[in-house]
Amino acid sequence: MKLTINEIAELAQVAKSTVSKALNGQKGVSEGKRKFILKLAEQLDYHPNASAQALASNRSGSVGLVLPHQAVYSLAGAYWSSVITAVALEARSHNYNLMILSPGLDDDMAGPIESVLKRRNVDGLILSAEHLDARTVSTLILEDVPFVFIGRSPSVQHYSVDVDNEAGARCLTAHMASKGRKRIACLAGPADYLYTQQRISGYRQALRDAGLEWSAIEYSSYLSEEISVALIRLLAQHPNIDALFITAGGEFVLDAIDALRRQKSDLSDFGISVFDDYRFFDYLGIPISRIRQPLSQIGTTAASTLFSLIEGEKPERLDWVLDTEAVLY
Amino acid sequence: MKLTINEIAELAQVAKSTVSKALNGQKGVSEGKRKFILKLAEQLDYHPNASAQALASNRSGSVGLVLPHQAVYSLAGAYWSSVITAVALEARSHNYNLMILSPGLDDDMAGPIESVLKRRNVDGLILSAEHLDARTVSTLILEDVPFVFIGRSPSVQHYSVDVDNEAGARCLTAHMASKGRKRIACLAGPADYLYTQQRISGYRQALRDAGLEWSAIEYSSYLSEEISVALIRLLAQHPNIDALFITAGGEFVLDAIDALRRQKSDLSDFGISVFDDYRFFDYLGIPISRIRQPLSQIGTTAASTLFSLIEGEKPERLDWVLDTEAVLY
DNA sequence: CTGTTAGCGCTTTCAG
DNA sequence: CTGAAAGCGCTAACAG
Repeated sequence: MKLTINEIAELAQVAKSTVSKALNGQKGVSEGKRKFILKLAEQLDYHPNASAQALASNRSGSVGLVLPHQAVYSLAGAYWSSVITAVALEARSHNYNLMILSPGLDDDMAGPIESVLKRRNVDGLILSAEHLDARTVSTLILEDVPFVFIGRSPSVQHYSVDVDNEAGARCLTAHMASKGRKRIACLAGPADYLYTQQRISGYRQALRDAGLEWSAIEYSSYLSEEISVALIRLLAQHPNIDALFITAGGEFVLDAIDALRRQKSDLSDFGISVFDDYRFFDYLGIPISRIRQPLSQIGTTAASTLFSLIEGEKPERLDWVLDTEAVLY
Repeated sequence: MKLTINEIAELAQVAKSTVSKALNGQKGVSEGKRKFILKLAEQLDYHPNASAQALASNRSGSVGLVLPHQAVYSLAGAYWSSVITAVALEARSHNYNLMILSPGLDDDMAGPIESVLKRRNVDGLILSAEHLDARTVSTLILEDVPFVFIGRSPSVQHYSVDVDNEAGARCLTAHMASKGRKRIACLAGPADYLYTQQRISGYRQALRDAGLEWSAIEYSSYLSEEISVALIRLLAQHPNIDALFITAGGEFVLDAIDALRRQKSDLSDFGISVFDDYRFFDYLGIPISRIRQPLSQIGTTAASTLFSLIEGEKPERLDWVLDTEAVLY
């Protein structure tokens, strides 16, 4: 019932190796035969068996995208589904499939990644730089697995796609300063994430550029309660803050806004800016300036870098730093 | 460098067929040998080559999840990333991998699906019932491909996982009625989607049960402009509406809220309920009753039904109708 | 340019 | 219970 390369070869009256070459666009086939074979395959709707191809050529034909545990949260989910879609699209245009690797309840990806690699299920990986332990990364590098980071790893120099965190933060902060805000505080995510540091750096730069000396930074994990506590502390220590820059997106910003509203009854003359963009910001009744990340572009770029790596070409760049878009109020 | 079953067999001093049996838990191996082989494989960190297994056994070891084009939108993305995560988790617990099939810019999935099937890249599919053309579905059925719908197809009777649309809509509407609302209108999504019909049916039932005769339904596609127009029309024709039930989630609800706010300056005494739940609803300053869908459960159930199908067992149920959770104000 | 010949690593009869 | 042998469908030398 299922068509194999043998049937095609027989019908075309050639050897199957010829069919293989014709189909794979390799040289060593006369133009006439190639066209004939291609047409025949098309007519018969022949698609080579992926497993057989994979086994014989030692390439699986698919790439893996490693999701962070976070992706279950709706806001983070919005981020990742955009990336997934973009990667899938790019993958298909390279004739690859996309495999999703998602951490289990234990949040440990090392096992699944190793397994999928050892079993030769994927030819390469895209993974988020923050959510990975160093040991796994060094294994990947040692074993010479093609992979690309989304975000940058603080410890490892490797192919990566990131947004310009510093510039974005600088832009938001500068904007608040230009609006006459004098006491612009910063609510920051975990201090050990590189992007947190970069965004804080941008914040500081902008303050300096604006000639503002005052600054205040409060760090918090991504746990709701801690965010609340951090903000309360910030406002208690500095009651006369007139603007706030929130470094992180996702659910973090909801918790922050939540706490902010509880602490300050009147936000009408208070500047808020966030390093992330969601449409519902427009519905909150308070102006929120924000940075929008080019999600699809992140996925596309990461994928195409990965395919360069897989196909043995030298990727265009090592570290992509994509521009963000500011929406200012 | 790479370990194969031959090495294991050699080291264990048995035939590779014995190793295969031991590893796959098949009978025909003495307990002693099995344990020994298992231990050896474990120690050597041997993982069978997936492609070889797939080729020999004619099972790819992965399943496909077909995303709708919608998934790029952030709110829909939130939905799908939860489902993806759940499916991936369930898949891994069955030793399957998850492949993502996402439509290209042309929004046509027929080609990719057919290709992945013909190439034997996947052993089964999960797909959303609404976003698929009838021809593709009938092909799947004819070719006897194991697949499960998320949502229900109006035309095809097949394995599916859905939420109880009618009950959810009924619950929301009844709640508004119980709050003394007398003129509860309904803003509905596309009329040809089954879930739209079911939710409207629930809406009508609740009105009837509450002894309310008045009703008004306005349909709209998911295009921003149309939603706005539909709502304007609704309010123009029925200025004294005192509550609104919105049948659809995703970006639809944002557009609807948007238009609603523009049309009605005072929403303080206006009931709103939505068949979908997002945390930011809490931040809008207006109470919104809503139905929360069990996203993870949808994914898990769809996946486990699919695995029953693939593994030749009879799935527990044909149509799963999962309960939703109401959040009422 | 074309066809023949070996495998890729695993599963699966089928004898022993 | 065990092992030898025959493929699964394709790619990749290597002759011709």
